Amino acid sequence: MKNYNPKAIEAKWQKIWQETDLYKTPENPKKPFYNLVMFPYPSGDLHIGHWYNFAPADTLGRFARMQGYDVLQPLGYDAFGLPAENAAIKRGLPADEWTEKNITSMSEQLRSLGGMYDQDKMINTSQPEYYRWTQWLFLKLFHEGKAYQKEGLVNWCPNDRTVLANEQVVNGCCERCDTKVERKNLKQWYFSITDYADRLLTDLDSLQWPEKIKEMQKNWIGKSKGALIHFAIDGSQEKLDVYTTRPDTLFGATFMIIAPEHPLVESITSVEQQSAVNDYIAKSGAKTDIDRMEAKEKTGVFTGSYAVNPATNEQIPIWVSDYVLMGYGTGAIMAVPAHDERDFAFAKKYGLEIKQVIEGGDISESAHVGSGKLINSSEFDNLTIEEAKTKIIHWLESRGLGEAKTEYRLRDWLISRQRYWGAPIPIVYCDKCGVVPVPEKDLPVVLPLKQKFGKDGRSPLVDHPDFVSTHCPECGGKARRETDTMDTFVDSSWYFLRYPNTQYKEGAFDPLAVEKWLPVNRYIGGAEHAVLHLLYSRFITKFLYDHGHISFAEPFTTLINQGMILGPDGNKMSKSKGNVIDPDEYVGQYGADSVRLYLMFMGPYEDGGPWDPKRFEGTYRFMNKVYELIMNPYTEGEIDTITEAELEVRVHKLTKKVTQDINAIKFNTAIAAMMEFVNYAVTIKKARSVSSSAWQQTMKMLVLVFAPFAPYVTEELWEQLGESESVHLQAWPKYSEDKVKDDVVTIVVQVNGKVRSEFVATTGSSQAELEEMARNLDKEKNFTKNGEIVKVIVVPNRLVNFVVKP
RNA sequence: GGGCGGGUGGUGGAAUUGGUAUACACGACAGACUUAAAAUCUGUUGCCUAUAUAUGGCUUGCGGGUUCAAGUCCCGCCUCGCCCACCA
Repeated sequence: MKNYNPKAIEAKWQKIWQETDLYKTPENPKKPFYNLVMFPYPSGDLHIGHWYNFAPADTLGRFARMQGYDVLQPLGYDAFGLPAENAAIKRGLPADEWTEKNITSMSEQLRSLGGMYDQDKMINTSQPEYYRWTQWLFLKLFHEGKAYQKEGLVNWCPNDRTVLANEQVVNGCCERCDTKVERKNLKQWYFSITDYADRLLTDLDSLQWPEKIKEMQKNWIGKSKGALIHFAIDGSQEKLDVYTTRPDTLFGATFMIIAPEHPLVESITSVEQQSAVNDYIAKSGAKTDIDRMEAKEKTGVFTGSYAVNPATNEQIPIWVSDYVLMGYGTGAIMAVPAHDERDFAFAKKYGLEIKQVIEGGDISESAHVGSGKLINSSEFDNLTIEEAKTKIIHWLESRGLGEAKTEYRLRDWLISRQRYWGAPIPIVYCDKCGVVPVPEKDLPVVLPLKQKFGKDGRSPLVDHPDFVSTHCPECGGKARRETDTMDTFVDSSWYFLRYPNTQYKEGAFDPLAVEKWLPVNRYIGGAEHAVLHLLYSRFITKFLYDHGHISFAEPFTTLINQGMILGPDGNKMSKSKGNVIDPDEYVGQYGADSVRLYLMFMGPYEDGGPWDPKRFEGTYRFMNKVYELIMNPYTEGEIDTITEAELEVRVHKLTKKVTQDINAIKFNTAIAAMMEFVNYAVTIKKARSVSSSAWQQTMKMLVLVFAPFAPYVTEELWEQLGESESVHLQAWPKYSEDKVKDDVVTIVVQVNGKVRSEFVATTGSSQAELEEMARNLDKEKNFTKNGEIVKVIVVPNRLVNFVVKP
């Protein structure tokens, strides 16, 4: 009697795998398959969430390999970044040491998972060999005019002491530390992602991504069609431009609102209103974005100036209010209180005119935002909203008063960070030559290591004279280095291009290897990157495509989002809640195979869910069952050919089911089918009713379909079945459709849709035959005694339904 | 406020896309083994009524509809989760 000892088995095979270099990526793939997981941030521990990402992904990779694909399945580290820097400050360690230490321990843990991740294909974004190419990417963007410096309002996190991209501000708070983000006027570096807005939107259609993620990207890009309208300002040469999606309501525009940060505020404010306006601007300037949003009532102040509505030629007052955002459109709006809820509330509060121009609703109560025909709009009366939009835009265009305009909510990507632990921006400032890019041949601009941090957390680069002072690459004179580093999302926006050849020295990526492997066939990771990493990577890929570096415009063909593993209490795991599951503990006691199996069995992969130690034991029990089924000898008794045939049919059905379910990313039902089969096999083994050779063949097939799920134990079982070559080098078993087909089917007999009985018939029996059989059964059992059969519905291979009327 | 998903036994979840609802697993109960417990094994397990394996009834959040037939389609409502949000 052999007992399952995962510890011994896993150690044994890990050693063999390493010695035989089992998971080396083929250099010249014939059928390439790039199976990628989002690389982790080296925070210190591989937690169960990482396992939920890497283990099922590995099952998919192994499955592809057994199906004859050459699989590229690498794993590296997104090593630069704010959390590492903060952790280093807290511990008084240099950030590089802290990061190195974490990578070492995480790589060690990763080995235990039993993944076929190729350890030679390592990426660490904080190494100069990597970030010199991140800097190269910056220069490419710079030279194409897609990386630029601009002064403007930015999000500033006072706790982390850095600016943040729009994508990194969540509900007005810093994504990392949850501090309320302030608005500051600063000069920063941007990437022109907005130039790609339209393509980022339309190309989504070609991707096999979860609809949810596509929808989130669509919303984030936020395309809207409308018009730019130029309003004259009474007594001024300046024009006030507004963007509106409702040009049809132009006749109802009874006042204007400009954002407090609008450049025209100063010049159009009248002398009498000067102090009120200044007060208002000072107050709203002190507010964070979240304060502004939380304000229940809209506030504002009159500038004392008037604009002219080009449709009515009426003078309409210009107000300042912070419900108009400088960051969208032109930072100014035409207010149509009759047909916009916000404008309506503002008009009511300040007693401004409300003029209805779309029929319907009751504008004494609330704004009418629904449909209707135009009224009070002179020649445009009686048009529908859609007709009026087109005609009014045309009318404006013909008079030079405005034009059709498409707006996007997407902003350019702010990439500079006032932090130390990142790739330095390769720029120097020269008094004579101005902003000068570092020449490519001088890359990398090396980040000095072993830095101690000051008390206030200020970037040590600023106070590092050897780093800051340099020579101008153009005139050779004294110059100063840029001390900001790049957002870590720049590092991760191209890493997938380097994996095919991580040793490549001539460029950021090996073009030949990239052509072989890319785009990524399947990308697996969490949904939290929907509008961050996934959007940035698409943008950078398009940029590189446009400039001839790569031949594809989308990096990830298929995307799979795994759900989130919660603590046993159903809450998000956190140290403070004490509900964190440590995979090492479970691996140590039950083995990696059981942990992998449980993660895939607990529910649909996209859903995640709470870790349940009890249920986990159930999958461990199953591991034991399989182990004993095969490791302990089978002795044949009296052979029953019908059972033998049945066993063969069952294992072919199992193969079909597992094949289909893996392809559909339904691990849980694939495992359930294996459990069902094993339960059945246990009874056969007890009955001893099949020949030893039939048993042996069946068990081999079982081990093969189980191999991608539990890589260690299946090696052991495969060996036991007399095989010497690794199970992971075997071809995926083929099932025969002939064998999967049933000879007989159970036909259900219904009366008025309710199940009354069932009988067995040959597969493919005709409707007439089935009806006949059902009628005979009815004669015997008399289901229809309470009425008259008015109709009989026969669904072949399924059911017979008697429609009976009393 | 807008968008996208969900709601099935005591629990996690199945259900070939309109055709036997509750697969598989957990838990619970009963039994075997044991001095005892754990582990293991066997059996029972949607709910209700009941003396019930044999044509009892009910059941997929609630209410209505379409259909021979609805967890699945349509209409209305309740509810939970996620994402976005003063975007003009």
